[in-house]
Amino acid sequence: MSDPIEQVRKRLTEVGGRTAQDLGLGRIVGQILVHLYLTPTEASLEDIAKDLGLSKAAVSIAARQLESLGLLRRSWKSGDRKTYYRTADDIASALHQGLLMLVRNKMGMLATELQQAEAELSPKEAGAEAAFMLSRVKRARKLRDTAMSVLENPVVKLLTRVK
Amino acid sequence: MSDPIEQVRKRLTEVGGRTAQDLGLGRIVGQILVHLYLTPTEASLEDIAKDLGLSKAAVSIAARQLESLGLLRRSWKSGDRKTYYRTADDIASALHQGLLMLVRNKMGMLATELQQAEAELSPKEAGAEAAFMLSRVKRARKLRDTAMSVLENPVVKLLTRVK
DNA sequence: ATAAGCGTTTACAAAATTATTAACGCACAA
DNA sequence: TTGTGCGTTAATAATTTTGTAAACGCTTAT
Repeated sequence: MSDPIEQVRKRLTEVGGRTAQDLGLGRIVGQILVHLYLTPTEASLEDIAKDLGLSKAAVSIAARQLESLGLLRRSWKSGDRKTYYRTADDIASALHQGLLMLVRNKMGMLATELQQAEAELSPKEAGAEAAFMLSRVKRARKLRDTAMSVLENPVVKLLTRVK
Repeated sequence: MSDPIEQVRKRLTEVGGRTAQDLGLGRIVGQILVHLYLTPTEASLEDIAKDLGLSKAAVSIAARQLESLGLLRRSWKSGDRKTYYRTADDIASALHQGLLMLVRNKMGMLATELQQAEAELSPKEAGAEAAFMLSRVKRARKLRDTAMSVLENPVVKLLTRVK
């Protein structure tokens, strides 16, 4: 297995692991996705576990995550009890959608917190301290709104289409 | 200190901590930044540590990170040996630049890996396996290039300016 | 010169995350 | 039924990450 092809696959698989970890998705998720992306045939849970040197359990959990993100497809073969996995066909858009959703969620949380803070400061407190905090919160909200509007901007959405 | 103002500050500080952690910057970094952002006066290392219930050491390290990101400013008062901190004036653009830089770095790494893989597969290996991998790598590279071009697009840059 | 205060570093401890092993449950086959 | 193979789950082990306490070195004041 010191095949040059295997070497490339292994290296890219590691890259996938690191990348996924950066996104808070767990290293294994990325490893599996890249491994399957670079594999022409479908692979069973055990295949994947063996290829990546991981336990079936870990692969099972990660594969589930990947499927829920729309990045993996399960399939079955008649007369074979195993589940087989392959990457989704529209993997690019799934990736795009997934990341967008992730950011949107975070941004939503942020908006909620900032609005609540603003509401609690606005009417009641009148001291200089409160006035200062209110101005800061308002500025933060404007910043967030701008960032969000960029993501949702039709021009940007157009640009993100892969030809 | 069950002051409603303090409550708001504390809650937003926690939000900052979580957000920073999501970005892989460490919780404390976010806590400090928000805490100072919501504070009109400058604060010393010890002030910050006490307010947030952290050790001076932890604050020292995080503050350094924040300064290197251009998000914090140090200052000194004559006849006082302490270092004082306040958020940078252009905090919005610093944040923007910093995040952009982070993404750019990741994207750069990715590009390097993909190009290298492509080079190693292109000329030599001729099997069906290699051909498949090559096509996948090329597609991945195209995806990356598109994502990157969006970030660097002049229209997008314009949109991200906070009024 | 000596002492005292401050920020930083380092070595350690605590806590959270991650992955594994082993047990379980379910489906199909004999 | 009973046995076999598969995927999942739950408990444990290992690793990594995170934060602290204590020691250090530098600077300034006495």
